[in-house]
Amino acid sequence: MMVTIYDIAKQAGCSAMTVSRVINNTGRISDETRQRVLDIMKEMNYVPNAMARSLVKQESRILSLLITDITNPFYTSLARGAEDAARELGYRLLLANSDEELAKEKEYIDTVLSARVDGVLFAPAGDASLPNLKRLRKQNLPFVLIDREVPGIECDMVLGDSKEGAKRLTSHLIEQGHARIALLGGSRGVSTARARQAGYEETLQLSGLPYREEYVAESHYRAGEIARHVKRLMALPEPPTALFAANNFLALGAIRALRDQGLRVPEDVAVVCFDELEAGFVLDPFMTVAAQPAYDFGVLGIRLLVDRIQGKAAEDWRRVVLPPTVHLRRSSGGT
Amino acid sequence: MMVTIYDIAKQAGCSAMTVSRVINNTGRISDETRQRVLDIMKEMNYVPNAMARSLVKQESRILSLLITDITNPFYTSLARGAEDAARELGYRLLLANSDEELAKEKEYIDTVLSARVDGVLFAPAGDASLPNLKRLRKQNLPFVLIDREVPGIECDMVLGDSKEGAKRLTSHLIEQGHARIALLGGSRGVSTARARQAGYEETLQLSGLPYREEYVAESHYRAGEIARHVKRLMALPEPPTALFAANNFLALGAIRALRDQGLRVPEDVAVVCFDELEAGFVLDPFMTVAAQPAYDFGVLGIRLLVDRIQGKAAEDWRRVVLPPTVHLRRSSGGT
DNA sequence: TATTATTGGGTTATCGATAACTCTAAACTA
DNA sequence: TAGTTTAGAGTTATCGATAACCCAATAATA
Repeated sequence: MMVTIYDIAKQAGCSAMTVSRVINNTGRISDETRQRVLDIMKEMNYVPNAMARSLVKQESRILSLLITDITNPFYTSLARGAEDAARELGYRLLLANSDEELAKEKEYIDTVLSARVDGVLFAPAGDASLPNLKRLRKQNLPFVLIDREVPGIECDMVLGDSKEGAKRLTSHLIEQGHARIALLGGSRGVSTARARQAGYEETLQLSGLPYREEYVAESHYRAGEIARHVKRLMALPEPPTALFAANNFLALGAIRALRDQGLRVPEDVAVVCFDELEAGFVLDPFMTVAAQPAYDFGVLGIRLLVDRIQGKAAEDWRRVVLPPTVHLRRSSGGT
Repeated sequence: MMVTIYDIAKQAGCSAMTVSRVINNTGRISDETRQRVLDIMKEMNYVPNAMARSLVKQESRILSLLITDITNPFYTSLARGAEDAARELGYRLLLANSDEELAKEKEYIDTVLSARVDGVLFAPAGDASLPNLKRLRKQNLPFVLIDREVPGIECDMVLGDSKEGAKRLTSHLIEQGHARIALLGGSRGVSTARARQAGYEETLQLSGLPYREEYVAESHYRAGEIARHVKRLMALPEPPTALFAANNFLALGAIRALRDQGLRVPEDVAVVCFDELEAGFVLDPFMTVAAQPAYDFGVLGIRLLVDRIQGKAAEDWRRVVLPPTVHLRRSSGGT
């Protein structure tokens, strides 16, 4: 249907190979022939067929970005960074959302393998993503993990310093005078959730505060579940006066649940969390957060990936850790 | 490098064509042969090469989503809808941000033509995108416009009812007692900006309010420019008491500028705008907006596109118009 | 002048799949 | 029993490009 190099060649009175050479600027071509071919290409609106080229070159110049949900502001910014970096490096970007479902993740792994993308920037659902990663590894497809690491697989990664961020948030609450601090944690099957919990525990200990089992909840992301956990926490004989939510979604759910119970934030309960609640500029951010440089996660992730693809990376796996920035705001009485 | 049907064929002692038939469930294959081939495919971790298939089938099963900026909450949700719909229909999605720059848009058009995507879901920068659209049309590549239409091109589109939304927002301000309402409009080279201005003007007229030239500003998205416009408006002998911003970004910039001048919203100036300021759930939305069903924009856009690609669409161009929902909130004293 | 390089290409095979056609043996039919 | 179907494959060409090798004419060199 579309114009091919053979059509161009016929018009120009040369071989397809000559056209290919003009396109790629390889081999020896006389200026005269080159110009003739270029003119005809323009005239006929020739557009090279990247798939045909990919087939013989064994590279597609397509990368895949597999995240859990583009509407999570962290991933929104990350995706933007990834796209910008990919474009700059001459790659296109295939987007997919896994919703933290392993089945979707697996399905998508099949898709990218089939599409012969050159690499995958991958935010895994959690430790259970291991088989999916092994699948990529077995097929020799380069990938870079972002945000979460997965025990059992060695690879390049771009992570945040979850433990450090958790320490700072917890310290902040303690400095605000809180002694009864609850943790609304994410699934223990996710590396960041574990690190955040570790930071929380360690900070309590260093501050001489008791670690209380009953102050720790492990919640999935369903709103109902969050509300149940919050309810239980606030019904304790000594209810917490502050809540550390392990991520933005949990924090939103928690504040909703608190309000539903007639509790005010921060007057009755202070709340802090990981990750911003919004992607772009926002008017009056309410939540005290440990914000991560999401855009940079995307940019660096793509760069690591492309380095690896192009064989420019050192043999050893690289592990980039980006520090979070704590923003003190109203939700913790921080301002 | 990766396993091909020829490798499978050799192992199974049959021809490549037989393997292809098993994969596609076409032709006649004995159960015995089929099972043998399937077993070997699994054993050897065979993954079909979608590019090779695309080359001969003349379809890639890839769609392209070209938006202005994924971090704009409207496009964040739209992208999610598009991806969900694409997946459901068996397509992959290539993502790109144009930043409303025609050059980036053009560059990306070249990319998708070269990638031989099956279609493009396209949020154009504005009327000036016409040549880019004509390029797609000339190459016979199906596309669907989203959010904005472009005079001079006929095609499928999914639009919001900008005029109606503008009317409702303006009416709301009038009902709140405002008589001096300014419009901070977008570029007149964008269809939605024109429609919103039309709705604004019409509503003023119907309400017997004068249309004042000096109350209308046309601003691009640079923060400095927004601030300058706001400054001018508020320095008028009779400054406006309410401001209708044509989109979320303008509204943000306007509120910033107002605050920098020591003006409070909504006490000194009420502000309303088109589109939500955030993509997902948010705690206490402040802005009175005409919200558009962004997710549905994406889903419907992809469906129109795929219908068109698969020849299931009626010959006539379809134009889907989705109504906005007005949310009355604090920024206009609406609640 | 004879020989070697270089220029400016062309030819053929290949990437990994599918379309379209062919072919053979067994089954079925008249 | 001879002819016709049909099941179950195989063969070859093709999609649109590039890699690798080849080749004639001209230019440079001994």
